[in-house]
Amino acid sequence: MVSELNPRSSKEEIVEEFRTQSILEAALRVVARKGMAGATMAEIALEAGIAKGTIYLYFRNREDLLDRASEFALSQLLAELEDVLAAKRPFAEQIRILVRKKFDFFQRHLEFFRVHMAIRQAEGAAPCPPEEHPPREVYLERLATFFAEAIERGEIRRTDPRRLALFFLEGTTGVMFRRLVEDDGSGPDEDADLIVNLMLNGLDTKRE
Amino acid sequence: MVSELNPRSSKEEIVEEFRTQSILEAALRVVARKGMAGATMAEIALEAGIAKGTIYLYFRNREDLLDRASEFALSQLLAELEDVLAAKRPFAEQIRILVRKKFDFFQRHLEFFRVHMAIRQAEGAAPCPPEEHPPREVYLERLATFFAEAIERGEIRRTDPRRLALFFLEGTTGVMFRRLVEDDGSGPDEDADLIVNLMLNGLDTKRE
Amino acid sequence: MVSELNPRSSKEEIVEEFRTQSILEAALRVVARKGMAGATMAEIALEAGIAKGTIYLYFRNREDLLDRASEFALSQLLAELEDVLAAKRPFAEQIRILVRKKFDFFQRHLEFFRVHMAIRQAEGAAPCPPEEHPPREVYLERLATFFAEAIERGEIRRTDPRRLALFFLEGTTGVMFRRLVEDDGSGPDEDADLIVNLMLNGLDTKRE
Amino acid sequence: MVSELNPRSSKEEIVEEFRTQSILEAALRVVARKGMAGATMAEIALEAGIAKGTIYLYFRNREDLLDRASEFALSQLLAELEDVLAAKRPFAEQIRILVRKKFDFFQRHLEFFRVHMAIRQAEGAAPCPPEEHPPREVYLERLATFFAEAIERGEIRRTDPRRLALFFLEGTTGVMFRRLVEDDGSGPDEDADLIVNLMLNGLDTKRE
DNA sequence: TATGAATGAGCTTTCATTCAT
DNA sequence: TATGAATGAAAGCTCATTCAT
Repeated sequence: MVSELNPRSSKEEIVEEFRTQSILEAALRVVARKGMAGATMAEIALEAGIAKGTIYLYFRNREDLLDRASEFALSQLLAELEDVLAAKRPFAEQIRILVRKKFDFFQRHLEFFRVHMAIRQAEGAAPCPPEEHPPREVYLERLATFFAEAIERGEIRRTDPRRLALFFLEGTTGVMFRRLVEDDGSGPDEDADLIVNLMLNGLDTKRE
Repeated sequence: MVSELNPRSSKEEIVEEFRTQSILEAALRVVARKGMAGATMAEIALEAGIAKGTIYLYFRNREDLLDRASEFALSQLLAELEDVLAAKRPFAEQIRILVRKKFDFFQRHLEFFRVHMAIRQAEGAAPCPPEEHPPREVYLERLATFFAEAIERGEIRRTDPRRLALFFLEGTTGVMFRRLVEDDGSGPDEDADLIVNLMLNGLDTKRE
Repeated sequence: MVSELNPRSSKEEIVEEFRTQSILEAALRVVARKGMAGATMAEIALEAGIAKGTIYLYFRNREDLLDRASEFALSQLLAELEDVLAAKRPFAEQIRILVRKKFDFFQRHLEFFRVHMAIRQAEGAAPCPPEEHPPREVYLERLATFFAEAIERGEIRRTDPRRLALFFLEGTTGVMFRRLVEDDGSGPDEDADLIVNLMLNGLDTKRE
Repeated sequence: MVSELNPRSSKEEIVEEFRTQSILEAALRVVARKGMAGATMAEIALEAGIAKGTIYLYFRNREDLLDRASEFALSQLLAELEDVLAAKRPFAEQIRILVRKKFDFFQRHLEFFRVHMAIRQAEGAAPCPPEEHPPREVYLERLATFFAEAIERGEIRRTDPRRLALFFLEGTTGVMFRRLVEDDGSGPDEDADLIVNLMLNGLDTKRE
């Protein structure tokens, strides 16, 4: 068997992968607590239950770690949403599931949500070219494609899909933020319904 | 006149007010350049043309200064939008002007925009009760009232005005962010139109 | 009086000059004790009786401090020797005084001597272009000029003055090193005499 | 055969000797590249093609390794010069060969030369008793004996042979340093001639 | 015997804050 | 009231050394 041919390196790879993952997850939890700027290497190490120096065996430096942590967080979200985005269902149905899944995901992974927000902030703060933080771009691009396809199928009105994706992304995140911080009686489904209704039908009473 | 009754303290108050303002403005410029975390007291003092120690005569500490700076930034925005929000015009017209004014405001005050985003991040990062950052709440509440009034007047569908305000606020900011970072050929009016159309009519083709 | 016209800045300059000097001297003492590589900012600060951070008000970073410290040490030595080097006396007399003065200087400033050696080591260790450490070059060049002039005056044999200067410099330092580390009964004058005799007459018995 | 009597321990000794040697040589190469202070255990291990931990099976710690590395470097040089030093030839001839061989040796082993210089620095920096670094002492003592014998044979003037050895050693090294760092057109033979001429005849024109 | 992942003390540097002037 | 030199806690990062395998 292949794994038998080189069992040691394979085992090491698994251990390395595991360590890398657990450091990334620790980093995400710390970023969620303290924000991107407030996440110190010492606290991440503490959170991961390892020594400070150990982090540097798996990541070049702080920037590398945080970059890969946000990349990881968004890729997890995207992976969870990909099924919905790829499905062949009516747009109205798809977007409803999409919003609910996103709500659900962030409710399960509050730290990912906070990192999500921290990333946008990091992009906005420094006047750096946007292509330096690709994971968010990837996520956005995927959303844009989703809208573009719906436009092509004639399910929704012809609009710039990228700006639409951005508006949808940010708006959704904003509403979710409130739900997570101050949970009133209403469930997240009401939030999802509001967004979906707005997206589909707008606010105009004449069109109801 | 009142000011004549206690001229000395009044004069001092004016001077104090002036200093406070100029430090706040300097802080905003620095936050815009370096981000919330990167704004050092030294640079803010330099930007304000005063000594580092002087800041502490007007603000308790760094946190106090930055809190009040973001408060100031949002109150400026709100003041600029208040005319539109208070006007008695059709909702469709009002919201169109609102979006355009906001775009215009942030284009004139890039630093305010960055601070705007930094505030949300700060809120999201720290698990602090939301009432500790009132200015954003005030802004949000004002938007909610705006939507609530439109609902009352029967101009738009009955919806939770606060969640609507949040979705609108975050979505608008997100689109604006892109426009500021990567200016493609299309003007900000296209952005405004997209948002207004979406808000009013939704995406559904059957309703066009 | 001039000093009256701008007394404050003048006073500040003096204070700054004093601080800079005392940090440089502290650095030299630490380098003497621990070597160039072993001199930590913490220990230099302790030696200077100030806080770590204070050093950075006067020096850009560790490299800057150590560079200027060695520059300072060598310039002090060169200043002390300049009188002798510039004097119009017979070469034999000049070089005798030169050697004795150098011995005397290093006996009074053991730390300078150690720094002297640390500099050469630093140059030798890294494969860096030699023009990056100018102070030692300046010192060497001055010695070379001294020899060149003696050659021009016909007082000594025609020889490459730079290599001669180097041989003299290193040889002298080497002998001095021993005298400082292990003081046998003989005085430094015997050392000086040995060197001077060697330089002038060589070892050949036939020429005695 | 002797080795047959206790073959296992003998074999082990040979292996141990081999490992020790190769680590020492690796250390020398690294010291040559990075200087004494910049030589890390990790890089030495890499250079030796072994694991970091393995070094500690053959050397107590970093200090031990570096001490024995410089000892090794100097013993190599001494071994190469021993033939010349022991030969029964006229002093003038011997010293000329000596200088040339030393130049040649260091040109072939730049790393040894750098270590050579690093050793002196290490001695000068720490206020440690000189008997703790014996190899340099041995080398120096051998040179002193060489000069003492020449004195005894009446070939050179009666002088303190140890100080003479020191002056010669350091002076030679200094000139060599320049040759290695900045190679001008002239060959190393000119350097050797300068030194030999100086040693034998001095600089005085009257004696030419 | 050999390994190299893990450690943590210790390094340089930054910066919010204080306080004598 | 205004200053800015001084402080020192805390950051990111390195590396000699250990030890389970």
